Amino acid sequence: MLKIGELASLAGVSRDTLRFYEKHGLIIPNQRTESGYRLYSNIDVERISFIVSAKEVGFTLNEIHQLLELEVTKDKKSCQDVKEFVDNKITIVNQRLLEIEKIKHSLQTLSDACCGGDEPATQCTILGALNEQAR
Amino acid sequence: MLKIGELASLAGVSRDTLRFYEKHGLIIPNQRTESGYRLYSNIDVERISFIVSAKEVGFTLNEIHQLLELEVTKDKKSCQDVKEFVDNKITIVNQRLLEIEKIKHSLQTLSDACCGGDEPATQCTILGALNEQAR
DNA sequence: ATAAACCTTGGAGTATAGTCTAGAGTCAAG
DNA sequence: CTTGACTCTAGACTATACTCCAAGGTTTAT
Repeated sequence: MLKIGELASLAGVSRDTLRFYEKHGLIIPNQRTESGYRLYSNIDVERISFIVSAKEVGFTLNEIHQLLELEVTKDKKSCQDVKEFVDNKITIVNQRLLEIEKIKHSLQTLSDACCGGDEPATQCTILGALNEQAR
Repeated sequence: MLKIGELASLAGVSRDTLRFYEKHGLIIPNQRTESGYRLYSNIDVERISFIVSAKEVGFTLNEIHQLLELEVTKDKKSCQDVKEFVDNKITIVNQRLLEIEKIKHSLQTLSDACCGGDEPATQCTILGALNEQAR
């Protein structure tokens, strides 16, 4: 069991952020000490690390909340709902993957190609690099 | 040459957003009509589309601004600076790629595996699916 | 046993990225 | 030649996601 400061430094977020996430339902307070101190478990560590990752790739806290609440019980209705929601997110994620790959390549082009090489000057900006690979 | 409304609907952003980006130096006003209407060129279309993409994968407008301002002239100093900055961004982008792949796989697991299959119930949440692939 | 370091709540403040409104001018179609 | 759709500026407002502060209680190290 971890206290808030311990979880915070473990997860690389601030104590305030953890309390903020709790207030918004992203982490569920498990337990408190007699004096009211929050106590966190390994599950919370996982949740926070998921939240941080998902946020970094562009999901809002609201979307993350929905993702965390998903739970497929094996009856068909819940399955249908979850599948629809999740497949939607997969589409978004795939688009983001393509975009991030494109940006990565153009960054790479920018980093590699323009240092004393004889590439045309058009390649030596991010937009130039982006266009280069579009060809 | 496009008027603001035309560029806006082409790029899928609002007119206000375009003016906002201009105010913050992300797009440079090229030209105005005599009556003061903004006129945009193809270069602006590219810039906006870059901004939108970069934003979607988690860059802030500030970072995007810096990326757009990068321009390697072939002297060594500018090269050094740009390379450092860009390589930094590439590291970040690579981390994001890994994270987004991980999330994608767990979404896929969630979508595929839990609909009437005989997987354990632990796999039927996003965290369960994430852990599954960690093994 | 007392100071430093931690925790609590509630509420105010901040940064980012828009979004909306008002009041006025411009342009194209009927 | 006026109506409707568009544009302009400046400034107020909003949502999201924190971040900080005050005033107080708790724990731990010396």
